[in-house]
Amino acid sequence: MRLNAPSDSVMTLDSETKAVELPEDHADELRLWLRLLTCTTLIEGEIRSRLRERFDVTLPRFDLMAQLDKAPDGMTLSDVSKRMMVSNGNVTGLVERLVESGHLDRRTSDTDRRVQVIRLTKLGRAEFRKMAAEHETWIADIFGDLTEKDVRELMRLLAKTKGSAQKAVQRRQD
Amino acid sequence: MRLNAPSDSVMTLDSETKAVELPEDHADELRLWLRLLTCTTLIEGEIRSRLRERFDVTLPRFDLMAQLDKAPDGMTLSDVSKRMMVSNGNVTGLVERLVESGHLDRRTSDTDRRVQVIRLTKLGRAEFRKMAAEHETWIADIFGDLTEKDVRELMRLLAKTKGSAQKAVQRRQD
DNA sequence: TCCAGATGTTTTAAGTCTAAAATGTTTAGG
DNA sequence: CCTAAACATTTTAGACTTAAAACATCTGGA
Repeated sequence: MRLNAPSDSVMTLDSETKAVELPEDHADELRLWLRLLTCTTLIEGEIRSRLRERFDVTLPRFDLMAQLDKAPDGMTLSDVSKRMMVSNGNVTGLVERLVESGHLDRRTSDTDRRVQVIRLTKLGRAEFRKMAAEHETWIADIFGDLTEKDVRELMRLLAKTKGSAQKAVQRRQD
Repeated sequence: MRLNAPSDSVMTLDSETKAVELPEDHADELRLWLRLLTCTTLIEGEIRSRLRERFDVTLPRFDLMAQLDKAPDGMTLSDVSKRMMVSNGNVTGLVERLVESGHLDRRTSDTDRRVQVIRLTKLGRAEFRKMAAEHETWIADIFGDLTEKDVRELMRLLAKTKGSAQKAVQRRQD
């Protein structure tokens, strides 16, 4: 995809003298990326503020508990790390503090002694459910100006964006 | 906006007995938020990896230099903090390290001794320009599957999202 | 002039995060 | 059975991040 493509005459002139390495214009994609980043940063900050104000909890802790709430049988640290897209060492520390505060239960797998399985304690689940209910209303508030159609369209375009980005990651890793 | 609105009969029944506090369903907005977050995290991680591999620089440093590149006359720390949407203390530390490495110049304002004005040094600008050129091609690669129309549409919807979120922030702060 | 509030920055304490090295465990091939 | 490679987790060192308190300076009235 190319916006603001150079005119044909310029193309031709250039092609005659050197390998085709024109500095293409990707300003629109760059602006899109900055806007995406701005939106996420803005919303993330707002959620962070409200979680702190209302429940005195950090966003990473909330996110980790959200993952575990969806997995009644628990998850391994690796699973959590992949799902949250953060490093392994990061998860170790987060879990440590949440076990300490009584929100998480951690045990070594019966079948593989390398593996740590973590799950929400009764306290952890109860507290998370309370937070999650309110969290959902915050999200509705934050996205309140979007119509149903906007939401559908954004979902579709972000799915496409995610796929595109994943392919780029894959290409680099080859 | 409301998806899966409760039926009128339920509404009526409930309204008779207590204040209208039905647990509305905002699952779609929640999914949208998670997808937005996933996209940003994925792309941010990819950019971070490439910056480290290729230039041995961190993303926050790159971002700070990007702000300064657009301001030849320099910026105050407060300006930077607002633009980057990070805390003041954060900027102090970042700037410290970039001054140390010779990429930034920092001086107290002539007219207001509270204010620190920072700008890119010659070295800083040269290095940033090199990184920025490559960075732009990475972004083009990452968003490569999107058509021109997709980009336009995403820009529009994210602008609307940003506006909506800003209003929510405003409401909370009142 | 004086000074109370506003503004700009730094400091502090604690938490989050990463990449890379180290540790412990399992698995597969010979 | 042995062992090299793969895998899961933790540790390490350093950077980034925040909120809140502390500090410095400026500004606009009384």
